[in-house]
Amino acid sequence: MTTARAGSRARTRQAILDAAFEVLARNPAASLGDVAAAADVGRTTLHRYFPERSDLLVALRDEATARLDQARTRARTADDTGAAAIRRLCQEYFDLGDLLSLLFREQVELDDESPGTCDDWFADLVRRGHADGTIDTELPAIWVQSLLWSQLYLGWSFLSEANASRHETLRLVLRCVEGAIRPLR
Amino acid sequence: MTTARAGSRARTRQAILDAAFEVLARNPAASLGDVAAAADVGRTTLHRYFPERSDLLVALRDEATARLDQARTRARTADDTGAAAIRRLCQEYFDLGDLLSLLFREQVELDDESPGTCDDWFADLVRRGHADGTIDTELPAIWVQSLLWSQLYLGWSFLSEANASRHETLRLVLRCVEGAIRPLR
DNA sequence: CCATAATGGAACACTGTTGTTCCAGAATGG
DNA sequence: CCATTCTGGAACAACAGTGTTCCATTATGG
Repeated sequence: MTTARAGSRARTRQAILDAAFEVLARNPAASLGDVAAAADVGRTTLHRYFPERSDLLVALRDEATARLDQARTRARTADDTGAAAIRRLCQEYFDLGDLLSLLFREQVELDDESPGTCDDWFADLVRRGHADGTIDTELPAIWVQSLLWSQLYLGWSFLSEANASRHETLRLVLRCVEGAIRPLR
Repeated sequence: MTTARAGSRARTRQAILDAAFEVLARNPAASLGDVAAAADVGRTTLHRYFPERSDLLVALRDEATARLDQARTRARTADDTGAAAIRRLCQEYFDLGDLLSLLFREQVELDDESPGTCDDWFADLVRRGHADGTIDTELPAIWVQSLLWSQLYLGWSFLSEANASRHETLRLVLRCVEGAIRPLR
C-alpha cells in the first residue's frame, strides 16, 4: 500500500534536500521560501517534511556525512603512499560539488569533528605520508586537513566564477595540493 | 572650534569601523545592534554615523582598500623574483587579520575587481615569476591570486580555531604557498 | 470510482532587524 | 558657567522570515 506513496515522499524529500544544497551553497542566508521555490515545492510542503529550519540542516548534515563516507571509501585511503591517497581523496571530494561550500563555510557542522579537531583516519593517513616521505613532516595533520578543504573550496568557487573546465580546475587543485604538502627538495 | 569635536567624531567613527570588522568577520550575519554593542556605542549613534547598513559596508570597503594598498606598498611587489615578492605580500596581508575573512567571504566587495578578475599589478607579478622560473607557468595569474587568498584565509581561521601561534601559522602558510606555486622538480 | 494521501495557497501571529524620531543627560570648548 | 555638540535610551512603524492552521485541489492505489 505504501509502495508508490513512500516512493513519492522519498522523492519529494530528496528534491528538497538537493535544492537546499544548491541554494544554501550559493547563499547561506537564503530563506526557506527560496529553498522551496528551487525545489519546485510549496513552502507548506517543505515545512511538512522539515518542521523547522534546524531539521533541514540536520538532514543536510546527515546526507553530507553519508556522501563524504562514500567518497572516502571510493578513494581507498588505506592504499599506496600518503600523498597518493590524498590525491585520490581530493579527486573524490571534488566531485561532491555544492557540498564543499556548505561544509567549508560551516553552514552544516559535522557532528564527529568539532573545528580544530582532525579525523582519526585522516591523521593516520598523514602519518603514513610522513613516514613514507611523501608528506612534509613539518606539516601537522590538522593543517593538511584544513589545507585540503580550503583548496577544494578554492577549486569549486573558481569553477563557479571563472569559466574554467571542471577537468582543468581539478588539475590545478591536485597540482597545488601536491606541491604544498610534499617535502621541499 | 572643530578641533576636539572633529577628533571625537573621528575616534567614534573608527571605533565603529574596528568593531564592525571584528564582529562581521566572525559572523557575517551579525546585526547592527551587535556591531554597536561591540563598539560600546548606542545603536542610535551608529545610525548617526552610518545611516544605513550599506553605508557601513561602503566605509568598510574603503578602509579595507586603503589597508590593502598600504600592505602592497610595504611588500615592494616590484622587487626580487616573483615568488619572493609573493612571499612578502603574503606576510603583509597576513597581518591584516579580520580583513581577510571579510574580503574572502565577499562580505565586502572591492570595487576594482569583480570576482573572476585579476588585479593588473598582480598579473604582472605572476608573469614575472613565470619568466624568472620561480612560479610554475602552468598556473594562471587568477588562480595564483585565488590561491593566495584562500591560503591566507586558511591561516587566519586556523589561528582562530586551533591554538597555534601567529608566527608558526604564518610559517605554514608561507611554506605551503611557496610549495604550491613553484615549478615541480 | 472512491477513499486516502500529498500538495500548495492563503491567512495568521510572532520574532528579530532596520531605520526613524524625540528627548534628556553628559561632555566639551570658549 | 553657558552654549554647543555628542550621546544613548525609548518608542515607533515597516519589513522579512518563520512556523502554524485550515482548506481546496490533485493524484494515486485499490
